[in-house]
Amino acid sequence: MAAFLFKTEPSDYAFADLVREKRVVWEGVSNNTALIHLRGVKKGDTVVIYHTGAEKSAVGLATVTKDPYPDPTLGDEKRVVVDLKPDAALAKRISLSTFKTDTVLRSTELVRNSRLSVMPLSAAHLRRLLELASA
DNA sequence: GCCAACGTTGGC
DNA sequence: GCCAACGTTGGC
Repeated sequence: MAAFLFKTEPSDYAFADLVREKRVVWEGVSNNTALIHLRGVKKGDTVVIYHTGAEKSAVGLATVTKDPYPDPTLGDEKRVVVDLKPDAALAKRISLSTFKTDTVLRSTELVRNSRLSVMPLSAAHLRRLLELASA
């Protein structure tokens, strides 16, 4: 089972909205690199939700409930979406500055390419993130 | 509010 | 197919 990090601007859609609504169609990804990553997502994978803007922190966990499929509202086979359900909020949020300084997390795409909205996390990345989030 | 980094578009 | 101009994202 793989892990990914999805970014969202909390004033548009926050992790709390996902918790309240119990499920979401993760739509609106148009960047080609992000779409390539999104097509690699599978049902059952773990997703770390990251808030951009004022928060700049990983805030919660979600699980993929449906494999990627084309956005039914767009009619474009390349513009895929996935369905998510919320898991727990992180006990401790992981700030971008922590990502940048942590010896494990500094190799995430989040640090390397600040504009990428969907990116894979290695097993080591996820393990380290969960370790920091529960500490 | 600014700007760096990256993508996209369109003229050639 | 190249690249200049423009647009967007997101951190600062």
